[in-house]
Amino acid sequence: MPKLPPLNALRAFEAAARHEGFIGAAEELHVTRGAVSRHVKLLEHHLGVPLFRRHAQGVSLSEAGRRLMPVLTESFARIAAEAERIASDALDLHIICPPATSIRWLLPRLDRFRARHPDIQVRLTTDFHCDTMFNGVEYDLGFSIENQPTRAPNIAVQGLFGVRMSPACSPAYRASHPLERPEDLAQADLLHETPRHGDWTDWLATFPVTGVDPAQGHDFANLDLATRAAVMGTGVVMADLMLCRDELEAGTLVLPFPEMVSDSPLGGICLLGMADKWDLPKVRLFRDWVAEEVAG
Amino acid sequence: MPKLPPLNALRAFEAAARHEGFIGAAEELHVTRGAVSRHVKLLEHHLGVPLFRRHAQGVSLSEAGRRLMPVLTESFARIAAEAERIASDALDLHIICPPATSIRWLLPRLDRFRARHPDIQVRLTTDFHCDTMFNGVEYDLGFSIENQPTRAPNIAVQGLFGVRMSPACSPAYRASHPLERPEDLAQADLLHETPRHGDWTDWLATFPVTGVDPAQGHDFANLDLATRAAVMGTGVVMADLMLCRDELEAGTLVLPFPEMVSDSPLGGICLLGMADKWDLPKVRLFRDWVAEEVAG
DNA sequence: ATCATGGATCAGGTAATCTGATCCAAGGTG
DNA sequence: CACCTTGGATCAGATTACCTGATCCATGAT
Repeated sequence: MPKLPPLNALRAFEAAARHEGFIGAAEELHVTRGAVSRHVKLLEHHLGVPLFRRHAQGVSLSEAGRRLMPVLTESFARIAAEAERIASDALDLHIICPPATSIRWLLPRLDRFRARHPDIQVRLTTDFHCDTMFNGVEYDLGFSIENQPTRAPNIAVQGLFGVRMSPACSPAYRASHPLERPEDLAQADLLHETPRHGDWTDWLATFPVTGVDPAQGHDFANLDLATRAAVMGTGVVMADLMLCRDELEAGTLVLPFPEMVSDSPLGGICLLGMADKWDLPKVRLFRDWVAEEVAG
Repeated sequence: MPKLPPLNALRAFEAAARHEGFIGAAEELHVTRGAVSRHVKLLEHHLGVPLFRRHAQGVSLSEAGRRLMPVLTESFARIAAEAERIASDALDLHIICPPATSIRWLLPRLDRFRARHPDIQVRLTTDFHCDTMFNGVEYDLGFSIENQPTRAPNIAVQGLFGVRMSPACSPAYRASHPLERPEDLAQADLLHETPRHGDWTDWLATFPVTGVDPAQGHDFANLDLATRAAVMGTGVVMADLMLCRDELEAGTLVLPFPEMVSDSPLGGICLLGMADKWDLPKVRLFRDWVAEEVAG
């Protein structure tokens, strides 16, 4: 097995060869010329050959130096490039988040994370992934719901907050439609976050109301659109109280039956991530930050 | 310009990755496991990613480690191989030497050099090169004669000993042939080191002897063969006193005219070498040794 | 339950490395 | 031709990085 010469001496020599002088190398390495001179001499002594011809002004590569330099330059460049890529990947945080959670919770807060960790590049993909399996290769972290049946092995989970649902509509809609009693929902326009109508079905399972057909009403592509339709007075949405906090505080959405709040049977919002990425610095920083945002 | 991570840490990581454990790496690098552990951690901190997954027993490469390792292994191997080649070339001493000087002077002494510098591999080529130009690329040093007209630029010269010539023959030849006076050489069988007959011509220029034809006699390929023919009683050789010292001391060769010794007009034996190899350690060691042998 | 394995960690000592001043040789300049 | 500039060599002393060796800890095997 061939023995490797002193690596720091090799680096000093490579820099000196590239700069065609010790002073340039010294500047690049942030050391004095004496240090470079010493490194080069050490390497020459190790190899038993002069690597430079010394002139009055500067140096020039010897035969041996001319053979050694390109190997070093290329090798160091490859190592540096790969290290660079790994290090930058370490600061590239890919997150996937469902639309409503993304628009209504994550995006308004994300600037605070970016301000705290300006070196971490957050790449947010706003899309569903709950019904499909979480792609732990492509994404470092994913927002999801806890009781997801299909879940790959080696997935770590961090719970964030529960999902509490209750019907909500605009004040104008309540004024123009009878919503005194839950049974009045039978005549209301139900707004669905998906064509599955699971939101209303689940809520009606907790609060059985006779005469209400969970299949009735309008379908939207996601909860955010359904909620915005509700704000516009289109009907009654099964609102996520956490995600609609702004509208509820501003009064653009109201709860006709504020006591009838159900916990989603799918469980709360959580973070998913592959186990072997779970403790990467960038992942841990994001998880800690999210936990802080949830708590604060 | 990408910055290079700490090189010693890279080496420690590479060894640990190859051995799939810190203990093996520690043995290879002749350090303790703590040192390896420290290096790996330093590198992980530098890159911002774990390179190993730590288990109860041993470690395994993480995604980032799996990407980094092959680059390092390959680069280090290439560097080590090139360094190895350069270092071994530094101990590979190619010498060319004319036959007589080789057989009669250098070879009997060369073992002393090899004993003193057992790491230096001496590659001796015994062949003429005086009439052609000395090949300073192929050979680190060449034995030659000083007054060589064709000589490449940047060739350094180190004089060794003068060449002193006088006719010599075996005692039997002298007993059976009249060699009382120089003029008796006209009837003797002259032995020539080359078909050029320069040896006898030069000597006759110093000591003009009437009646002697320098073209007469037998030709040999080199001075050694001509000398050995003289020992066998074939005739009279123009002997190099330094190269025939053994025969003269043993009495197998005698000088009929011991006062008639000429200095060769071609000058003495010398060492040639390209100027930029002249001070290579292996070259300097050989030159110093030769000078010592000449003096001692 | 106990031991063996393999890594993490820490304080302390040592050796490698760097600094900064000085010296030197050669080429450029007026 | 004296002078200055450039670029490397060298040295003593300071500093830093590195290694050691002991201890600790988690886990899997006996």
